[in-house]
Amino acid sequence: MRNNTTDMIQSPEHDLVVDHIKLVDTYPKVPLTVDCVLFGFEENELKVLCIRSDLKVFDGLWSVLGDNVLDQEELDDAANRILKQRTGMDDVYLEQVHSFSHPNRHPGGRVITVAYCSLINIQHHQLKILDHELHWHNVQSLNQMAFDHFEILTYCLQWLQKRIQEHPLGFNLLPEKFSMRELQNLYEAILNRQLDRRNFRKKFASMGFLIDVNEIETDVPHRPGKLYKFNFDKYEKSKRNWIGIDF
Amino acid sequence: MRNNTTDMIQSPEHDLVVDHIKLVDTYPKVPLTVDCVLFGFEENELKVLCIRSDLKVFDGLWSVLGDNVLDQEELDDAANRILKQRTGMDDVYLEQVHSFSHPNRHPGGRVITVAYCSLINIQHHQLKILDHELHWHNVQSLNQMAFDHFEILTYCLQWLQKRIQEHPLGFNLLPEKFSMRELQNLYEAILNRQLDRRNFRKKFASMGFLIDVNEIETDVPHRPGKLYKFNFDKYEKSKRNWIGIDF
DNA sequence: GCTTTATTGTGTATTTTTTACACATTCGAA
DNA sequence: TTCGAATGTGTAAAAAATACACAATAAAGC
Repeated sequence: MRNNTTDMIQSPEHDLVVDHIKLVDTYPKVPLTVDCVLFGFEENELKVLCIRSDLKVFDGLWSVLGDNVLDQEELDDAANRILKQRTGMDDVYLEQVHSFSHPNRHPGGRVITVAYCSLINIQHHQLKILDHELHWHNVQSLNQMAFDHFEILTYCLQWLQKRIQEHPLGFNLLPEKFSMRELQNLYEAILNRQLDRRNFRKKFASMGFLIDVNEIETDVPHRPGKLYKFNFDKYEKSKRNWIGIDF
Repeated sequence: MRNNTTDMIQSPEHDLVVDHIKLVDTYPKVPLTVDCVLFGFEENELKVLCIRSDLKVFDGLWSVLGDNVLDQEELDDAANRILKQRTGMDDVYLEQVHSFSHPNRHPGGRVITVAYCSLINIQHHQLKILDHELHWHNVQSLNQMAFDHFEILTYCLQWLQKRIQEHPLGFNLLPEKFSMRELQNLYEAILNRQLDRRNFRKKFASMGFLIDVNEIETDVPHRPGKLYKFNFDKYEKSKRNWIGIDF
């Protein structure tokens, strides 16, 4: 980042840049977007919110929700803006995952994108999806998407699989009150494997982050299960300190 | 990302964009840089490669190694280029960590940066650091840096602490042959805590990824320890499958 | 070469965690 | 009332993590 414009002064050891703005003006610029992989959970399936691509070359393909990063806008803010526009939701779990920069990832030329993951309770906002172009798509059944969005989705799914084992993200996908079966179905959907019911329940019971709300499921065609809430406060106060070398 | 230029045609349900290049031309552009947090290990301390800031406002402060992302250049390639320029090394462990976008993170105006982490065996390349501006700085003793680089360093250090417990990254920081004590010193330096020597050795012994090379340390003022190599091949073939809900 | 000093190398008992596995109970539906 | 389907629960075995102490070795100094 050193250069030799006339705006530099001599200091004992270095030529220091004084006109920072002029310096930044010399930097190459690239179009930057944010793509949000919005995960939801419905009918015991992990879903991702997709929108039909509006590019002719991708006719018929789905993409995740994206937009340009605006002038002076933080990446997190851009991601939240997209989320708000599409779902009407604020205060949603959202995290930056990875940036993708292949020169040909966009048919219109160089566009770099920063991928975000968000976890959404579909029930809470489904009324907002009035736009016909939007669709909650089963994650497992997707195999082709516009741009490099399938690659992005795959990356985000792996990220989610790992993350959900270390942090209680999953609760963002569930209603406030949920049964153990729903919780386990969620984990099985995300991890894409069966888990032992007794051990699963024992694990969560021993963590002590579930609050029994003394209610039971309704409208199930069998014996209803008890409902729980997640104790976010207690979790926040007791975040674990990682030590467990293991590879 | 939908718009209404004259280049759109009518399709049964959507207006599809045909001229992608024109579309991308309308995207706002931002200066984008890559910053590389290069970690090294020397004298039982975790080090980070720093360079004196060449900005007057940051006179006397250190920054990590960064540069602009070039036209059509992938982010990974930019990071590797920086690494190569500064250390002369190819084929170094390098991974994208996070993007930082605060509007005022650069005094010259909006610059977004993508942070990378790299792990380097200092011994292998120390001769290349002829530039007086470069310095391997003890990570623990840094507390102020140019730009938001202290924040970036902190983020990368936490990333490394977690990552090194799940993947054998640490071996990139050590010579090809190392003693158990060196390995443990490395982990203690990165995790910034003491580990039990017997349990540490037992742990690594039971993983079966260490090859006894039948040599011992030289030039130590006490009983020399046995030397080992890391069995990267065996590790690659047996990467573990994560399941361990735990938070 | 003998002693001192510092570090290596090793094992076991205890606790905790993980895993595998089966049956009685409850509610809704017919 | 019966049937079907899912809930709720416990224990034994295996594996992993933890705490902890002492003899062996090589270098350095005398």
